[in-house]
Amino acid sequence: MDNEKKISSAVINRLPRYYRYLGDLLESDITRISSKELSTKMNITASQIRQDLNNFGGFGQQGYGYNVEYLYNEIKKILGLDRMYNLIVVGGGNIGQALVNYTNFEKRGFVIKAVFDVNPRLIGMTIRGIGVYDVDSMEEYVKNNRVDVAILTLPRTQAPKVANDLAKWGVKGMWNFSHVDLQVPDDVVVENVHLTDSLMTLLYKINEMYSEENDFHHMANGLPVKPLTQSDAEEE
Amino acid sequence: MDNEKKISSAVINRLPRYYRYLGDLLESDITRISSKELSTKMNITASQIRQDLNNFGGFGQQGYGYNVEYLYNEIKKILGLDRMYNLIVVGGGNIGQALVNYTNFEKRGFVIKAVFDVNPRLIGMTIRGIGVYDVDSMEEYVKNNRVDVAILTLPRTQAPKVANDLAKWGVKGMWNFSHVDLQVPDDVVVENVHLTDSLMTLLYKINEMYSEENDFHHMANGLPVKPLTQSDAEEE
DNA sequence: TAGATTGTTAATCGATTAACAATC
DNA sequence: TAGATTGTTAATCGATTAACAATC
Repeated sequence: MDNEKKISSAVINRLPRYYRYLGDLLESDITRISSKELSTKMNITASQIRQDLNNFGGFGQQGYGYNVEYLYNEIKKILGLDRMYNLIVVGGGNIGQALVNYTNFEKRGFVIKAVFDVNPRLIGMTIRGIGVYDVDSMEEYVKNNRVDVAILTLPRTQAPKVANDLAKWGVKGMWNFSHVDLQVPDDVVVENVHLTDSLMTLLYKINEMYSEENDFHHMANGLPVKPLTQSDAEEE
Repeated sequence: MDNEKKISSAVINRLPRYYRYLGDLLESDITRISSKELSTKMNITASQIRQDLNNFGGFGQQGYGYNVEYLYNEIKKILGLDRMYNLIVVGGGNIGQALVNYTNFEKRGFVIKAVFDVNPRLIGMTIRGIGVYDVDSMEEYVKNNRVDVAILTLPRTQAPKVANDLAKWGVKGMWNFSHVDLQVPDDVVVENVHLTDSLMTLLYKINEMYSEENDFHHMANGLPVKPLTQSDAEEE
């Protein structure tokens, strides 16, 4: 991966989806697949699949297609899923706890090692065997243990400072669930999961779809569908 | 919004972010802002901001810029945030519960009305006052109550069937946290939150960054950083 | 009025799709 | 071999950026 040309974000974002489909094919004991067949399954063009894969190498064979297991393993390597990663959770609230309890991460090699919080009622507890520690001890922990990714699930007011500290202490990846944009140095990678934003775009698309047409569809389940009125305030 | 040209997905995805920044400005009692200033804050071009906004109308004024409160409220309307929405959660596991407990949704007008699950130990419980019901009663519920969005937080094996049923019963929006792609009719909108995929792209970007350079950065926190070895299997 | 900044058209850039020679 | 399908170049499409006349 050393001195090759930069892969576009659009391509990278599709890799996990390829990986998932290939895993499913593997499960179904399918040994080969053409870009054409895969394109039908995935609802994208065969051309795009071939272009995407050829960013990383020629994994196929003319007249044959792709060997499912081989391609699966190659993408696994490209995504770096052939090793394990150490993660910490910063913010032991609802979402933080849910992620700790999500056992599939561990099966894939994403190991949550510790949770940090400010809440005295949480500190000292364990969640699925993983300790919750005072955020004051985080600096020492990060400096003495390998931490590949910090999962940020804390209030938006606190996230920027914490991200900044973590970056200073050497953490290179932030998976940011806090509803704020983080300013970090160039050598730190941030991936945002803005759930509220995601829900908003969903609502926009629903509204768009049903305002473009006559009100026919609104009656789909036989009920009147006057928009409910917004009652109270907001902030997050 | 009736017979206007289709707005691209790229634009729609940026709207919540504009909304967030304008909300922050409003909080700070800033009354006006130019596309130039906002572009600096948001780290995008002023041109893009003006292009984006002009998809929906001319909200600014030459020589002045944009009135923050006015623009904020216009985007609020565009996103449909001036009304309330009824949501149900299908799958009362970790993530489902975390979303129910996330009180900020309600403040914005996203009201979770019910949770459905198959687990007898959950059925009959309440989470933050919201009932957990047998999934067998979901058809009746959906047909007799307005449901704007179903939040799917169930195992990937069950999600496609449930999504199909919900669509049949008239639910027009699916917020899909299950790690699978859903096949639904044209008049149903799906927004995916594939957490595992998101984490994978983050890891890719970290690996890419640190394989492009010499190993200097790996020493950042003074520790050796041999990749850990992947131990066990995977599936999700 | 003069200066600032929009709304919008035109230019550029990048990503997707089509086409096809190479070849298994 | 003949048929199938890749890898890759070329064409198209769409999104972003630049430029500037309109105008507050």
